[in-house]
Parts: sequence; structure tokens; C-alpha cells
Amino acid sequence: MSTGEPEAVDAFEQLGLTSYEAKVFIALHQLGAGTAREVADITDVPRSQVYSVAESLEDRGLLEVQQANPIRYRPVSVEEARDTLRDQFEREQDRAFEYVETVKNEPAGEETQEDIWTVRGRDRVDDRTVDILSQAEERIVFGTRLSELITEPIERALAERAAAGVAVIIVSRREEIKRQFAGVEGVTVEDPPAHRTDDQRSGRIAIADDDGILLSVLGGEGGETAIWSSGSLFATVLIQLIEASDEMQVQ
Amino acid sequence: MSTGEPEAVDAFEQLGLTSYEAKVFIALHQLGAGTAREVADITDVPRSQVYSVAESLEDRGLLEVQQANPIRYRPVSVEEARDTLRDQFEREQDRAFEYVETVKNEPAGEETQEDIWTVRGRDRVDDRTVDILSQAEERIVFGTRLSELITEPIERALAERAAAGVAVIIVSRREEIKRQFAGVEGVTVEDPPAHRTDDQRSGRIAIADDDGILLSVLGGEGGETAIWSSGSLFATVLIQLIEASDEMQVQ
DNA sequence: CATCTGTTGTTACGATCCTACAAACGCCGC
DNA sequence: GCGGCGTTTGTAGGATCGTAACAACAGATG
Repeated sequence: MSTGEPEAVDAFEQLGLTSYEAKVFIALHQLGAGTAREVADITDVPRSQVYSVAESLEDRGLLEVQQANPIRYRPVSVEEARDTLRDQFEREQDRAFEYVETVKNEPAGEETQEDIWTVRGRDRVDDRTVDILSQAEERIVFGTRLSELITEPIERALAERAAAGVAVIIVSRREEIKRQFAGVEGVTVEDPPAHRTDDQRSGRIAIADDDGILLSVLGGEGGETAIWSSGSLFATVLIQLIEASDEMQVQ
Repeated sequence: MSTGEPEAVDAFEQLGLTSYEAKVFIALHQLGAGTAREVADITDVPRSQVYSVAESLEDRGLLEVQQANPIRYRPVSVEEARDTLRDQFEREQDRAFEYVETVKNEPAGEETQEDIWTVRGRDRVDDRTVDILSQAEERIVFGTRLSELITEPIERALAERAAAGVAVIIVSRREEIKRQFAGVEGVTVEDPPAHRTDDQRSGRIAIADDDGILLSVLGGEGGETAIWSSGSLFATVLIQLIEASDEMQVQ
């Protein structure tokens, strides 16, 4: 069995159920259908609790009740349960963000503030990288040691920008990465400067024009952390520093 | 403003955030970006708590941190936040149901048990109605006073069954409902028996062959509750009772 | 330079609420 | 009475809420 029950219970809790609710729901799927006693017998949920827990599950649309003696419970199918939970989730999301939309203010003059931001987590760095790359109007520099850090959306953003006339430069020592972009129109592939120490913990670098930059490192536990800045003087200066050191080839 | 902040906070809580997390996230969208003090000033979240709450939001991928003095926080866009939450939700759902799939047992002989089940809630009654109708091989009777209780999926199920050779009978007094099905091949439209009291709280009735039935009523607060049975002797008998009374026209 | 003042970020600690868990109760059929 | 069913009530533990104290630091004042 690939996953244990405790993990499934935990996942259901993340979805908003209590652990009792999760256990009863799972038990009913094992039984097909059953009474409070039968559920209590194969779980550590006290029988007296099954009734109220089942009622709460009924409210959520995850099981149906047979009014008989004893009361019998029947779980809805996995497909129906997933759809029901998904609907509830989407509804709550609409409700939550509707208000946010009405009161939100754009980060006034974000593009002109001297801000360097930190983002943690592989997926979030992916998103921010695409954001940065998509802003470029003239020139992109993108570099990484690891081909798995070039996700499909990033690849698409690079290709899209190249097609729009942006000069795209890919910097890597890795042969597979070089090959990946070798034939693409508007894309140049380069080796990094020889003097640059290829630190094992370096992640990726993305430069857009002279005012957008993202730089990531791989943390201890495999997590990726990036700093980025866009439209700030800080970004401009940082980019100049990085590129100047490239050209000078100083040791 | 169509919705108040308390409602938005409640919705975020349903999505798994704490009320503090919700308030800080909303406040940061109002500010665009800001420090712990600025957030505390426009919410009732104590300043000293903002730091840890923001850290937790960062872990969830809902905001980014600027390491400066003072620390500044920047919320991710509404679109990115929604995507992030949706991804987390789908991941948890996969994790939760993966285990259920491995251990579930089909409701052994469900079709032969003497079961009447209860389902509550408009949407869930919709689903179960479609299930019942889809089982029919020979004959369907579907009746309702309210045209809004004939949803698009129900209409499709009726049409699909009619096309498959099932004799479909729609029972209603409402002209619009009669018109809706007037021209459809394989569908007959009838008036209900004159003696039948058209109770204001009656909802819909669906009969499939002689062994599937669903009957719903409209509860006090606009909620719909249905009982249904399929493949049971109970269903057969109930159907016979209902149809016999029709034919006899007993007052 | 020393002192005062105000802010920042951190930590600790009750109060409060909800869930998990247990036990007792009335009810009904046998 | 007896045993199972369904309900109700009560207790313990944990997480969140809310308040407060703390050291570190920056700017102002003398």
C-alpha cells in the first residue's frame, strides 16, 4: 500500500475535515455502507461520536443517511466527494477574494521603489522567474546549472520573448541545456565566464533588460530561495555589477 | 460594497487560514505592501503577532518578505494566490483519496438491499436525480412544480434516456415545463391526476422503471431534502403505490 | 559624549475556543 | 431485566487569540 491511513487522515484534515470526520468517511468506504457500531468497530472513533460526526459529514455532502433502526450511513462515491469538495473550495475562494478585489490597491509605484524581495519555495520561484522574464523588452540573460530549473512555463516565456524580438542569452556549462536552446531563433547560448566559481548551491539567474533581476540559491533541505527586484535602482546597479565583472574577466 | 470584511475573513478561514492570517493578507492587499506596524494599524492584529503570522503566510506562498529595516511584506497577486491555494487543495485531495481508492469496497449488493436513503441540499439532490434517471432501461416518470428544479444535467439525462428508447413521461401542470418537452421525440407530457394535492412544499419526483425512485420536498429555509431508493423491494412497492393511486383516481 | 525617547523584532504567558475523548442517560425490543 | 441504540453532558488537551515584557537600535536632546 503506497500510503497509510494516517497520511490520508492528515490530508483530509488539511481539506478542512476533523480527524474523526476523516476516519468515519474512510471507514464507510471500506464498509461500503454501515451503522455507527460497525464504523466504531473498525476505527478508534467512539460509537457515541459517530452520530454527530456523520451528521456533519452529511452537511458537507459526503454521505447519506438511512433513517432506520439502527441508522445506516452510505458514503457518496469518490468522484462525487471530490466534486463536492472542489465546488465548496471554489465557492469559498470566490467569496474570499471578492472582497480583496474591491479593496486592493496596486503596490503604488512598485516599479520605482528600491525594493529587493525574497521568495521561498521552488514553485513560487518558478512563478516569479516567469514574471521577471516576461517584463523584458530588449534583452534577457538566463542562467542555471540545473536543467530541471528550466520549467516548461519558463521555456515558453523565453521563447515568447525571443519571438517578440528580445535578445535572449542562455548561460550554462551543461551540454543538455545548450543543446535545448541551440537552434532557437533569437536565442544565443554562452558559457559562463571562466573565473566564475560554479557554486554547488547556486540556483538560477534571470536578468531582464537593465532593471529586472532574480537570483536564486538552493537551501539546505533542497528548498530554493530567490531574491528579486524589478524597476529599482538596486536592480540596475546589481545587473551592471554582474555584467561588468563578466566583461572584465577579473580573477 | 457587496461583501464585508468579516465575511471575507470567514471565507479564508474555511480555506484553512487563521483569522489573523486572513486579516494580514487582506490588509496587505489594501496597502499594496507594508510593514508590521502599518498592518497592525489598519487591523486588530497585534503588531507583535504580525511577524509570525506573515512568516506562516510566506510558507503558504501568499506573500513575500523584504529583508530590510523595518521588514516589509508584499502580498502576491490575487491570481497567483488563487492558483497557489488551488494547487495545494488539489494536492491534498489526491493524497486523501489515493488511500480511499485502495481500501474502498463497493456497496456490496447495494442494488438488492432494502434501503431508503436521505440526501439533503439542492445540489446533491440534483446529482442523485441524475443517477436515478440514468439507470432507467424502459420507463421514466419525472414530475415537478418548479421549472428551476429541472437543471441542465437533468434535462440532458432525460433526453439521453429518451434517445435510448426509454419511454419518458413528464408530469407537470406548469405550461412552461410542458412546452419545454412538447416536441421531444420519445417524451410524453401529462397533467398530474386531478385529485393530487399540489402541496407548496413538494419538490420533484423521479421514477425509473419499477425499481428506482426519488422524491423531494422543500424544507423551511429553502433547502431541499430527498429520499431515494434503487433496486429495493421498497422502491418497487412505493412506485406501485404511487402509480396505482394515479390510475384509480381515488379522492 | 551621555541620556532620553520611540520603534523594531523577539519571546513569553494567560484566556479562549474547538476538538478529542469518556461516561452516563433515556429509550426500545426481547 | 437486559442489551443495544441514540442522545446528552462533561472533561482534558491543543491551537489560536490577545496582552505584555524584553533587548537592540536609531534619532533627538542635553
